[in-house]
Amino acid sequence: MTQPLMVLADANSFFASCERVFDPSLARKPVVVLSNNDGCVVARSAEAKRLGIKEGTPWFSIREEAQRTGVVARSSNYELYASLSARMMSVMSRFMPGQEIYSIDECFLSPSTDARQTVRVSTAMRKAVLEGVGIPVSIGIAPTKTLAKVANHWAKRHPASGGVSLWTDIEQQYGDAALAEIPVSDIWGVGRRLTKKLQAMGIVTALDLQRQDPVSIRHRFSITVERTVLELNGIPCIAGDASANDGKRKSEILCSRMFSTPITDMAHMDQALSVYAQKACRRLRRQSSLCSHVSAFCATSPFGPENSYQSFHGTTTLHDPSDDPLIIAKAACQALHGRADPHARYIRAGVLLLGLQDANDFTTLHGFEAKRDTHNLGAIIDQANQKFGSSRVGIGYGGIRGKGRGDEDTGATWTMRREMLSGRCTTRWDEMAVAHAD
DNA sequence: TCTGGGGTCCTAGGACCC
DNA sequence: TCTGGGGTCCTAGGACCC
Repeated sequence: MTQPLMVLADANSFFASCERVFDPSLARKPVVVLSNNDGCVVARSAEAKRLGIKEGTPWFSIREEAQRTGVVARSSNYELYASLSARMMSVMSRFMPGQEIYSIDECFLSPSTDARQTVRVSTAMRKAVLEGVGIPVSIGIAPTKTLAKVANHWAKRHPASGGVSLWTDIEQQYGDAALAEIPVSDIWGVGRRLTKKLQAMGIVTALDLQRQDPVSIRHRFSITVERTVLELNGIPCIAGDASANDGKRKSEILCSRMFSTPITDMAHMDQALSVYAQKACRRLRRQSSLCSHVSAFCATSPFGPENSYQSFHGTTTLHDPSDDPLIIAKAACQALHGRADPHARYIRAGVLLLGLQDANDFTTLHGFEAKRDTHNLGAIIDQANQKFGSSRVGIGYGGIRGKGRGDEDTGATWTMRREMLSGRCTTRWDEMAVAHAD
């Protein structure tokens, strides 16, 4: 019996590739996609990477230079990306069993075939996604998830691989040199902090990390890093995430945003918190959960003068678990009252729902039932927004819609900026792509 | 002038119980 | 007034991911 394999399929420059699907004029051009508020670069096409544009770069700091060199920028269009992601995942799920959707643009699959056959199926799968959805993906195949990640990066960096890499082939061909050329910071699970600590110990490459003693690594760091070491040695120990939340249900729900212009008084802060609470609450109901704690936080800019950064957070415990937008919005505002400095210049805030439990399983003594959304207010708001367009109806400021096209646009000055938004071609009739035949 | 958003897992430490 | 050890549960905070 051969060792079971993991397959990792990951789209190339996913957001930028999505922008190209319905706008062929972007082909071969450097394309960048910006975060909310058109803040910083979150995705780059290969051409943009070649120009040296780094992920996370603030857009304002490179805008002039970028425009001079022909870079095309787009605001992030999550509705389009989510729709293309669903198509891509659906196509791939037909090729191999055990799909585990890890993020919007990547999934793990658990093939039951041997290595050669898995390579063949992966190649066919890649072709089907490219032709059927228009998105290029790269595929890494290895005995563990961490090595599948490594193989996937390999496929992306080496065009000769045809977009599909098998770890054992790489190992046979290059031996230790393959891991020796990968900086430890590129390994899945090794972030900025950990990189620093590892480097201080002389662990600089993936090969250095692979050769560590797992037990002493656990003592010095944590069980998470120990798993990474084992996985680099071909021992699978990162399980699927299906167990805890039956695949779909979140264990906490966060809605937070940066403001396009700062908020400097608590009345506006309450508006924002109420809007975010309602968004979070909609997701809570969609997964039919109740929450028992509502947290809220707000913060000033971390880029201001030295020592000027301020952040505040608080939590309200609900008397009874609830999914009622009135109760939750009120609790969110209450969580910050008396805690936040009312005169600071806030640039972001958020609402976090905690203590989530299944609404259908919730039972208690008579007289102590959950404070459900008894007037069905949440459901009615959801329906109205579905029928007439989002942000048409809501509690307090959440129902006031401005002139902009964005769903987020409530007309308030603090809502986000998306000035370079492409069409939502796959989800809105009035924004469909138009083809011309000359 | 202008720097994202949504999530998970792990650990340490405190509260509480017997 | 003194006072042990072991367990569980919860929370806050850190670190990571894309």
